[in-house]
Amino acid sequence: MDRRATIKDVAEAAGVGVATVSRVLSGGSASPQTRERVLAVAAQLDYRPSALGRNLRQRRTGGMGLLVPDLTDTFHAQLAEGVLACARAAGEPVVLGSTGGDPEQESELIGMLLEQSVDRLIAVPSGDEDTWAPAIRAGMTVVFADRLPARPSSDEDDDPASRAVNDLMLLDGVSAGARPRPLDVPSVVADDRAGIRTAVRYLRGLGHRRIAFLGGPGHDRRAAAFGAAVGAPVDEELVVFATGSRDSAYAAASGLFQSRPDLSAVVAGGNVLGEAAVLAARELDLRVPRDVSLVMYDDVPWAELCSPPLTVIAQPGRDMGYRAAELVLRSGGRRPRGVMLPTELIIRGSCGPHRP
Amino acid sequence: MDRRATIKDVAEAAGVGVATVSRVLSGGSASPQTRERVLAVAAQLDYRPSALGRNLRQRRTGGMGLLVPDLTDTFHAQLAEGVLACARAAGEPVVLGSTGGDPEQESELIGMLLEQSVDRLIAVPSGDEDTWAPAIRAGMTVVFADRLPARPSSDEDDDPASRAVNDLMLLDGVSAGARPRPLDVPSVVADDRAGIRTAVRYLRGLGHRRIAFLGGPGHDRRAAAFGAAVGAPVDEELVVFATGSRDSAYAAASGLFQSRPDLSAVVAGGNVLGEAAVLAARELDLRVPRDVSLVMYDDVPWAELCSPPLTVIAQPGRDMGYRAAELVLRSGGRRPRGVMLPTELIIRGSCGPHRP
DNA sequence: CACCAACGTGGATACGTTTTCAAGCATCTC
DNA sequence: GAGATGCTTGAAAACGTATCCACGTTGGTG
Repeated sequence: MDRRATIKDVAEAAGVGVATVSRVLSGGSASPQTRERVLAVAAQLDYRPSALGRNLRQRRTGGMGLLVPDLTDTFHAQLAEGVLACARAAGEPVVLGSTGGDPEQESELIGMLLEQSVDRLIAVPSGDEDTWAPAIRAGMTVVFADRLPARPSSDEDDDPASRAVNDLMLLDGVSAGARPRPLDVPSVVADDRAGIRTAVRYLRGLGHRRIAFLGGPGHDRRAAAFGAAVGAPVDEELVVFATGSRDSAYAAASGLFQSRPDLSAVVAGGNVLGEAAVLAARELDLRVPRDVSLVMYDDVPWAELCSPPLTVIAQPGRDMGYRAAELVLRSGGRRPRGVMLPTELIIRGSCGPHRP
Repeated sequence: MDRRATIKDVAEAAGVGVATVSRVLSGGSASPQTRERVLAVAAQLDYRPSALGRNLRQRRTGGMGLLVPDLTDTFHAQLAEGVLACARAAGEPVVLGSTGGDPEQESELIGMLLEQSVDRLIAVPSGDEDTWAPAIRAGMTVVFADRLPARPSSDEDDDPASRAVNDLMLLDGVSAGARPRPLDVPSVVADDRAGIRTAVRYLRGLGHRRIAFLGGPGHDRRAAAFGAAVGAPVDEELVVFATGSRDSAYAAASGLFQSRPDLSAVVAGGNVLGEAAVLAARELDLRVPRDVSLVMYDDVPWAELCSPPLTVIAQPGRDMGYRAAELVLRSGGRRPRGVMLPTELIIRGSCGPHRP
């Protein structure tokens, strides 16, 4: 097992300098005959440039980082597939981290990526802006996907409700009062406002009045959109949040059903929440859609397998990942402000008319 | 935005040589007071050693590669989460690639990892042994998870059936005749033989006689185990293979149901296949389990959401990933031959008694 | 007192690449 | 014909780290 050929070996074998070999392989200028000879020798030696040398020289690692809360969340898996597809097309590596929805782990993973000199990062953020400031300061090119980091928590507004208001203002492009947005990071997100609004209107049209929102970490925008869609007097009890885990999602769903037997419809902010809602409803002998209607964010393959098949707000997870990867790779020019992808309400069988 | 501090900066600020700093940070020997001062200065400068420099020097990238066919296959997502958890605990990066079940893409990704000098790799292989020989030859520490690569195709045996026989012999630890196994790679796999056998016996106990196996790429071992479990005269029509895509899985399932209306039970070799089987059965107005019983490999969260909830052969995906990562990291000593994890038949509602 | 072992330390080198710089050479222009 | 211009080329200098080696100091033993 002899070591791999280096650029030096190629240079010697071809009778040229290393600089010439580098130029030829990087697409620089060289005379046709030199180019041909170098190429031939390189192929014959099965030479592959070492990313290590190159990276050290240019003081940056190629490729990109990808930070996701949880891969077993099918939507995140779809998003990751999109990123991987784009990276594969570009021949670039992707270093992946799973944060478990925990800002602290997220922070550690950012540190790890910094150490690796990975300077391009796609993230479905879990922490708030304070978590992300270090990465930005370190000169990373960051693109957020699916969500934006929450505003940093401060004394006055640390409950989901007021965060939701903040996010809603953000949603409108309105500067959030005295605190201007410190992070200027492009993002690829779905049109949560339209998605939620369409779903709520659909449920309204079926006669539902008491509609609940079941959210997870990072669903503040959706919660805000929900509040806006149902109208001014939001029943705070009808907006509940779980933490990242499946257990927590189940507990939140079950708690919601039990504490508010009067609700007749639920909007789940993500597929893990939707899964929990189905499970909790079944456990409590609530029939879907007879007793409670359900619409779930994310169209995942198994939504169709449920019975009844789940009515969902579909967002293009794969595209989202692909676009984010494109954005982070072509960050040469000025970066676009952000991309918003459309959502689509796919009506299956989990919503029925309200029965008083 | 000034550049990050280097070891040189630390050395100067601490009034010592770079070698000393390196030693202190790598746990080498140094006098207590020197160590303390260096540590203090390093912390004060917020110094983080650059992985680039270290990697180049040691001619290898830390961390590990992970190659998986498809992340939207929930089982692979679970496995990936296991790998990531172990890597996170070790503070090592993971570079991920998704092969789409295509040996060619797999080969390209291996090349990419080689270029990155990633010398540790966990793979759910799609290609055969010929695909993997280059990686081994290049000195990579490879650990296969969930499956083993198929034998290289040759003139005599390129159909699934005879491959299955080969794999069965492998399963038994019997050398496959004249062709000894060329790859000596540790692996972490589930006890497919026991898992399948338990499932088949269970179905048999319910009265089923015509049982089909629906497999995907890489399920040769399971197909072989299935053949062994149902007994000598295997009805070849009852063992069908799909390629990696969901469409192909659906087509295979639908074709199976249509061509063999006499079958009364199906064993799906993976969760994507199981998903396809449920969909195809529904489309053909076959009721589960009344008309056809179904047991699916992989316990995934949504198996419980189906109606009826799916009876599954559970294999510990997360553990599998975690163990594989441990194996590939602690490859210092002699590597163990491989790990086999237990499976468990989880009986839910998708299997019923045979109705003639 | 002299010698040796052990230890802490810093200078120097190598890892494989890209990029700068200047030199060599041919062609073109006045 | 002399100077200017363009192109190709190779030597050399980084990039940030780990490690070899030699040097000095200390403590102990002969």
